[in-house]
Amino acid sequence: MKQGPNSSARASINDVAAHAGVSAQTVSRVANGQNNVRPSTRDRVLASMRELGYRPNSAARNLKSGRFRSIGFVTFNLATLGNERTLDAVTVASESAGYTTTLLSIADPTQLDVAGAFGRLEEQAVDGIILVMSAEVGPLDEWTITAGLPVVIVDSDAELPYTIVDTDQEQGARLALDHLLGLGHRRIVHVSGPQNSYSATRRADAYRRVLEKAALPVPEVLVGDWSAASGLAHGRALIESGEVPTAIFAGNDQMALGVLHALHEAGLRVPDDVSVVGFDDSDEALAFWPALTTVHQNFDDVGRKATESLLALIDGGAVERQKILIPTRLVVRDSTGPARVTA
Amino acid sequence: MKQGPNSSARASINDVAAHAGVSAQTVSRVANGQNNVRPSTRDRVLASMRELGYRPNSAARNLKSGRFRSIGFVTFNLATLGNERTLDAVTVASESAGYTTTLLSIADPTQLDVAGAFGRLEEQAVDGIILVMSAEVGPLDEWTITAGLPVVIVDSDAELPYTIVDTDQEQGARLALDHLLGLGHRRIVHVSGPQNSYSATRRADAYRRVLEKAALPVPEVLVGDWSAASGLAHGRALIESGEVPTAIFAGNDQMALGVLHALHEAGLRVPDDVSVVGFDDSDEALAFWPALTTVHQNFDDVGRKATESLLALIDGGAVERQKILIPTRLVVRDSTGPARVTA
DNA sequence: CTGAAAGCGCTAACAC
DNA sequence: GTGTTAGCGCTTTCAG
Repeated sequence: MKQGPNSSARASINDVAAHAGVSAQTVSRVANGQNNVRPSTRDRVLASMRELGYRPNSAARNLKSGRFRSIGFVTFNLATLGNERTLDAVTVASESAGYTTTLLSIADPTQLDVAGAFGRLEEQAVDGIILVMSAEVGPLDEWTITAGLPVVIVDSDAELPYTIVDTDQEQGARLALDHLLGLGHRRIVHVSGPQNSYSATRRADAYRRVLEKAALPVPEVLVGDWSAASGLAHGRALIESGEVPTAIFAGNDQMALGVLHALHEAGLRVPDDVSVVGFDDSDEALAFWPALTTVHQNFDDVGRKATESLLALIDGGAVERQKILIPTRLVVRDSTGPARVTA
Repeated sequence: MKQGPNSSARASINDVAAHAGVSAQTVSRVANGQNNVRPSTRDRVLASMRELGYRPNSAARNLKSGRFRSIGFVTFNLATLGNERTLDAVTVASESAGYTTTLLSIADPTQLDVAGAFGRLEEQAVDGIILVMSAEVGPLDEWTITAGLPVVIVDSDAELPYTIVDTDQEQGARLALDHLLGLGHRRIVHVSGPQNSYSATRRADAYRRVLEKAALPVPEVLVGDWSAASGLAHGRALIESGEVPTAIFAGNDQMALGVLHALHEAGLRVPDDVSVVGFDDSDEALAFWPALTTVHQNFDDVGRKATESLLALIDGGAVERQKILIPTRLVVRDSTGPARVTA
């Protein structure tokens, strides 16, 4: 099994050609599985390739083809459940299309030059970009990304001139709120994700709209940062303020976990005293105490559709701008129940 | 701000040269910030570059330089807390060295040809590989990866002829167990991660060794799959069996969460009746109910050191095989307490 | 300070 | 079936 032992320099197609006594072109044909090579020649070439440990040089291939067979995944913050899961799905989808996934950051070391960062992005060895939007990116006008790289945007607001794929945040928030409303809750507080996240702000906006539509007072949104710690802090503050609502809608499951903890330590029962709903339906939600009612996001679909759209852009060029919204569904577990009748 | 509007074909260095009335070489010098260009010439070139929307072609650069400035991150399973966090750290570290991170999968569509997959890996446009080991990879002998790509292994057993970076699993498990032993626990059950994970099996091995050394009986290890659901299932089974220990050491925080849930629903109190320890110190652990005592893994360090080692291999060639073990620390919270004195 | 020539490794196009 | 030629876009010589 051992390959060319100490030959530190990698064998090129010419080395193989010389070794096998054929032309480079023939080696190329063998390497690409073309059939117009006499079997005996092919075998000889194959043997030489093996012996020299030949691997095609992808830089040369890329140069010839003008393609990298890689898509760029750009986000400001990988350490978020949604981004990680989306990345995972993107990787799987692109891989099955023969593409690798390259992780790119648009964050300048100096944080200054976001616009210029897009320029640098386009020098990367990728054929297109999936950009997970957040407020740090700033406004993306029609020209921001223009030098020819196809782009698909994830988690964005609707007005951008690009193909967009996103979880239907509005529909998700509605699902959670309608569930709570249906259980008779009238005072519902929202603990939201950070303001630089568009998913967070869109959920919060939907929250306000639903309550307004129901002619209910809209309590101030408590802005967290997606972390359980921030949910915990807001939960504690809420309890200390004495203004405990009958239901809390958390912007994600982790903050819901924090809220749950705060409720427990204050001796409040869930869902008897307070109902809690999360968002994401992370794998852990079913093991929270009590098991969390939450909005299930289909990250797989988001990643897959984003990849498919981008690949279509890359090789089709068929450039119909699309807006693809992936629906959510509500998973009802044990953290929600009928509103307690106020004494 | 708008760049060359509809020019669908990307401008090459020659286009710029022609446009500016200079040689391609001069454009190259300007593009690379060399100083031996007369300011007026430079300005003219810069203007042309801007006007044509010129971006250097990285394929050509790669071909010339023989470098891709990208490192490959290979794992069988991204959807694991440790792998995600390690990837995150790798991305940050490699980026600050001017490298991108390319996600690679060694999994063949058909699952058959793991060995051959390494060959394909070496055709990728990367300068080196960080391989997160797991049992699926199978035995890696000296020659499996040999065609010249530097490799650093994460999460591996000690015997491989490569540079290795890993959390010190043994030390971490010991920390958890010593804590429990110190609290007087004598019957400690371990819920482990899946057997195809080396981190899991190494923690389980350490568990057995510690108990043996303490001359304690070693209960059968309950093998989970890292998920909260598996922790929950094992917890319930344990309770149903009537053989509830005074302490449970879970292989990660998520399984600990499942165990906690099973305990609660059976009416057992934590830590009064049963103590629980996790592993990872995920961001959520502090919001579990009760807040989880757990072993803190420093994924940042793992990712950073792996990247640094790989980059050293890539440009130094200074090939001292190293084994870098990142220590853990125990974070004591509210899920552990003195062993209940048996009635 | 600037340009011309050559070549990185590969493949498309065209011979033979 | 197989070889030759040319060139992808860039940068490293070497000449001026």
